Formats: sequence, structure tokens, C-alpha cells
Amino acid sequence: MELKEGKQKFIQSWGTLGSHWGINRTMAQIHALLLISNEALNANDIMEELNISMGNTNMNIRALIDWGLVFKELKPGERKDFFVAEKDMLEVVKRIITQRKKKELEPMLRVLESISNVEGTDAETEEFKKVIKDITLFSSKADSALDNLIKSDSNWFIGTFMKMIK
Amino acid sequence: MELKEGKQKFIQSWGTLGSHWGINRTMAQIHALLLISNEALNANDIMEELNISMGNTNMNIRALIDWGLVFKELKPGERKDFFVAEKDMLEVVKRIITQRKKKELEPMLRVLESISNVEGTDAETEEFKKVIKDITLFSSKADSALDNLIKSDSNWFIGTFMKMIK
DNA sequence: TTTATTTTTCAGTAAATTTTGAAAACTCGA
DNA sequence: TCGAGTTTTCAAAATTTACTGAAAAATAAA
Repeated sequence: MELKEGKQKFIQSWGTLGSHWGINRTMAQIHALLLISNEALNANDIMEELNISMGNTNMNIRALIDWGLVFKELKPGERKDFFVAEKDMLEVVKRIITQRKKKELEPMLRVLESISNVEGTDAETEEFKKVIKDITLFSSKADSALDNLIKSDSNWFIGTFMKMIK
Repeated sequence: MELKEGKQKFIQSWGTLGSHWGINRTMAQIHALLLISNEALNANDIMEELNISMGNTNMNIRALIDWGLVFKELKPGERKDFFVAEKDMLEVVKRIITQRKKKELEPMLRVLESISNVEGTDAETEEFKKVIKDITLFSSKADSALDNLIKSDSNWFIGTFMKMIK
């Protein structure tokens, strides 16, 4: 297979995958393009390579920087900003978990807390309380496990990971 | 807080959470409604409770059944189908992982495989091959770990989980 | 300063996804 | 077999989400 065709396929797939992980398609495609590039690219390069507008390019690069998946690289003597991707997959996963934990799990835990004290002792209320308690317990555990994962270094993770897969 | 208000908040939040996990909002709301119900509900109950159309209700119930998150329950002497939710959170998570693995991870692995043999020995091609190899390794490990997780029983999972969170 | 270049913003448009509603297809008791 | 009740389908409409393009703001060399 030609490099060009391979790159296109990868960018396309990474875009699709990303769109299921809270990263929109263009954002993931920009990340893919930077991942497989052996040098930093500027906004213009990205725009032309992916056939998207400057506005779209800019907004998604900034989102990627927010997520910690892309870094700005200033080249001496160059006016434009250049960008490189986080290439360590474990780090990529950790960044995504951090964002999603903050945007999804934590708000859910707050809601669960707020609704845990409904009034009543009838069967319907009891069932409700039971479900909320179960979910809260499960979510809290998940929250702690993810905290540890995020803080862990690669070795700890790989170790635990390897044990999990036996 | 009143039970009714608590239920509404929960359904709303579960809907939002679900929409980030490949489950659309309505689908997640139906699951939420069934989760906190102490008895099986029929399509009409769900439709009225969530203020959605019969078509929408039907399509999403069927999607939930496909995902293994809801089960049909036939009541003797009743003409209508009744539905109950999977209430074991670990099982819920496992079902979601199963679906997402099939729909996301496995296609990605196939693409990675297909593009792993690009031609060329220049720096750009080498970088591309390196990134693809890294991602393939990581994805394969994730795939195995998830397989084990899906097959595992609650005890195994909780055990490993507890070790992870120390 | 001034001016050329680059980045950011955002209202309007376009694309993708979800929902409706009505008709068709089932199902089962009589 | 009929027909009332129930479920399914799917084209069109509504809603949500993403993208563009052009103007404004920021940046830095002259």
C-alpha cells in the first residue's frame, strides 16, 4: 500500500473512533494527522491537508490543546504556530479519561448525591433509593480507580494491565 | 426531595450520560425509567412517562434489547409486552463494552492491520509505521483486557478493581 | 506608529442525527 | 377468518451539532 493511501485510511478511522470518545471527527482527524507526521505542522498545513476551513482548524486545535492531546511548538524565526500531537497512547487515553471523568462522571455523582435523600417509605421509593445507592457505589469505585489510573506511570499501569489480561 | 423530582433528575442525568456512551438520549432515558421502576413497564407506560412517540419508544426499546440492557417480560393474560432493565451495574458496563468493542475497537484493529504494510523507507514512512505499530500494540492489549473483563464474573472483577484502587 | 501576517470569533449555513406520525404488518381471541 | 389491539417501519420534519467564511482582534516586523 502507498503511504498516502495508508495515511488517508488512518485519518479517516481515527476520526470515526474519536467521534465515539467525546472528540468530534475533525478534532480526531487533526490529532491523527499530527500523530503520523514526523514534524510539527502549522494551521495552514492542517487546513490544506484535511480540506477544512481556517476557523474549523483553529477551533479544533484549541480544543485538542485543552484536552492535552496536542501541544504548541514555537519555531525560532517562524511567525506561525506549529503543533505536535501527544504520541504516547497511554498518555492519550489518560487525557481522555481525565476530561470525560470531569465532564461526565463527576456531574453524575453530584446528581446522585442530590437525589439520594428522597422522602417516602413505599415500595417505589425504596426501589428508587436502592438503585441510586447501587449506582453511587459503583460510580465512586470507578471514580477512585480512574484517579489512580490517571496518576499512575506507565510501568504501574502496564503491570496491572498485564495482570488483568493474565 | 420528592420522589417524582428525584426520578426526573435521574432520568435526565442518565440520558445525558448515556449520550456520551453510544446510547442516545432517549434510549438511556428509557433505561433509566426501567432501572428505577419496581415493576415491568409496557411501551405505553414508557411513552407517556417520557412524552415520546410510540415509534421512538419502540425503536429505542429494541435497541436496548439488542444491547442486552433491557429484557422483554411476558405477563400471563396480558396482551402487551412488558420490559425490565438490567440492574446490575457491572453487567450494564460489560454490555456496553461488548457493543463498543465490536463497533469501534475491532474495526480499528482491522484498519491498522490493513495499513501496517505501507511501502517505503524514508523518514515519513518510518514515522507512520512506528505510530501504527504502537497503536496496534496498545489496541491489542486493550482488546484482550476487555475480553477478559467481559467474560469475568463479578467477584473477579471486584477483586481486580479493588486492587487497582488499593 | 504603520502594515502585513496570523489567529480568533461568531452569525449564518450545512450536515448529521433524532423524533414523529401515520400506515403497514403482525398477533391472537372469538 | 375476522377484527381489535399491539408492534413495527420509515419518509418527512424537527432538532442538534459541526463548519464556513468573513470580519475583528492580536501579533510582531519594519
